[in-house]
Amino acid sequence: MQLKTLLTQRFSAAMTAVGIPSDCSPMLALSGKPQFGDYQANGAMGAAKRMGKNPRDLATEIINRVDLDGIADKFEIAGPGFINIHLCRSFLANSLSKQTHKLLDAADQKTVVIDHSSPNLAKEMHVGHLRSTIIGDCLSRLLEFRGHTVIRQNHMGDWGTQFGMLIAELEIQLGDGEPALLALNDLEVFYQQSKKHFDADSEFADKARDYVVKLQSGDAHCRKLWKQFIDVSVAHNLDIYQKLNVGLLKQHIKPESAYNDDLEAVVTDLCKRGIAVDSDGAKVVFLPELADKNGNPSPMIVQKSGGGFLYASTDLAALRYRVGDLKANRILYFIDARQSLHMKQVFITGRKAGYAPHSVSLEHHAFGTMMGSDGRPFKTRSGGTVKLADLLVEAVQRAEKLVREKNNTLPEADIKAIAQKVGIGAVKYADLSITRTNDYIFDWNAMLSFEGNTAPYLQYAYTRIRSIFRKASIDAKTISSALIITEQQEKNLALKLLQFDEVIDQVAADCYPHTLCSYLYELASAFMTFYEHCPVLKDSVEKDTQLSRLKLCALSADTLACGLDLLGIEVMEHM
RNA sequence: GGGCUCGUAGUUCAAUGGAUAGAAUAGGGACCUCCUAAGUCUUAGAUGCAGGUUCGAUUCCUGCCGAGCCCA
Repeated sequence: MQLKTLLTQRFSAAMTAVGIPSDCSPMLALSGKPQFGDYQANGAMGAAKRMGKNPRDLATEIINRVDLDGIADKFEIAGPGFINIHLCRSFLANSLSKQTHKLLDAADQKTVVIDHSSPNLAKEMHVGHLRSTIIGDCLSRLLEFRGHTVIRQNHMGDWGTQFGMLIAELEIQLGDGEPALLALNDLEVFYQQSKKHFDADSEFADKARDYVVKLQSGDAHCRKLWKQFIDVSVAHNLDIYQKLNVGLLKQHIKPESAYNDDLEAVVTDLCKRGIAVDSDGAKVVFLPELADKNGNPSPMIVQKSGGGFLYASTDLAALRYRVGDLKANRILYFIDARQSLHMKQVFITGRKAGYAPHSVSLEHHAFGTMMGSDGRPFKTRSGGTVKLADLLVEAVQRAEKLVREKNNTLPEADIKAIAQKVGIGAVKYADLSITRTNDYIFDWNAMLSFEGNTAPYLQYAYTRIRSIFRKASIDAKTISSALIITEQQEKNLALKLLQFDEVIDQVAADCYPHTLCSYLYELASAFMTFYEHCPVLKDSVEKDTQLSRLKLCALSADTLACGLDLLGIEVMEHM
């Protein structure tokens, strides 16, 4: 059982026993400073306020009742009524040696649909797609790790007016006898050519508009061109996912076009229920829930006056599918913060229409923008969008240079493999380690530094632990000896190791991966401090102490690797 | 015009309403005949402004200043 859960139970029991109402929480929290113990219970102050009692007196009653035999060896009241808890070393040793990362009980396992990445297929993936892709990947891994059924949904943009222009351009280039793969070798260039053509040539523009209509009405020729384009673009995206070590596969793609046949039905349904109304020929949902201060409801257009559908209609169709067909209990959307209003509108409308009952949790987990060092959105030197493929190549190149500088004795193949993991890991960790909702500054030097809260530091910490076992010629998996915790640094490390599950559950609930990053950094730091102060392999160390410390090393390495894996970051044996 | 988000050390980031606001970097010191110095220890440095709620506010509320975004 998690330490925090255990302590909460014990304190709740004590609080009930002294007559405190059951809805008063013991408010268990990690202590901020060593002198305040390991955990603190802050519930006495709130409870005392409600009962009109002196908080310190109430805290005294609580600690007189609380049963922490064998768990805490000291607890004391401090300040206005904090209860500081100092956990017992033998208890920590015992708990840690028995620790297993169990799945949730079957009753708590949910079907979770995770909408992430969802790039537009008209262009290449660029840095703006990175956050959704990797944060969503992290939550997918993490929720699966806890035993939930995760269904990833890559809601790719493969439909819309720009595809008329693109297939008209493709038609011309294929007419010259060029194979589709070659014509679409660089999707960005292709898009620009097409756009230029569209703006300069009115005949081409008319054809492009005509092709949009034909495509939507199922014209075989247009469909074929479109399919060729989509296939190339999808292959490009899948390649990026593989390079990024992200678990998105072809089977997770459920693009916008997949909902084409539902759109008419959704709008008709909304109109029939009186949720959508006619407004100047368009079908619009007016939402008083999102009214401004003058009482004007917020409008969401679900069908244009010309009959065309929009993102709103597609998103509602997708919502209906996810609840109705995929049987989701919880739907997570990892989408840019700029879509916040849109997502609120979709959720409210979806609830009203009964597409998502209140038992299904709809969660928009927004995130900020990636900024350059100038505080402006991250762009190339010439001001263009940065292609994700280029960014990843540069990350690996930079990492390779660093690895070579630090350790030039490694075989060439190892350097390449390490650079791949370090470079990609650095880019991902830099993103995952800051609060999701904030914008963040992209800085090559900071993310590739081997000092501080970075992926390379954590990867280094892992390899350093692994080297201990190589040096000792011991298989880390075979150590089954008892843990003996005497030194303060051993206690700190053991406590950190025991808190892994608490952190995982926290992230599973609020979808803030930076909490896990902070934890892993603290764990690595706790290990480094332990290793500095507590010799492991030296001759002076007693045999049972040595085995206990090796066990702590093994647990530290396993926990780091597991946590990094949940972030989608790989580790290596040497670096 | 209406709405949403954000202002924390020089810089980049933390802080379920809790104690003396934590880290990391950059700066000042110290430690390699010692299990990887890619490390450890130590020192100095911050809540935009003004109110309010609270035993207690970086956190919640109001106004102002500043930045970004969304909607028409």
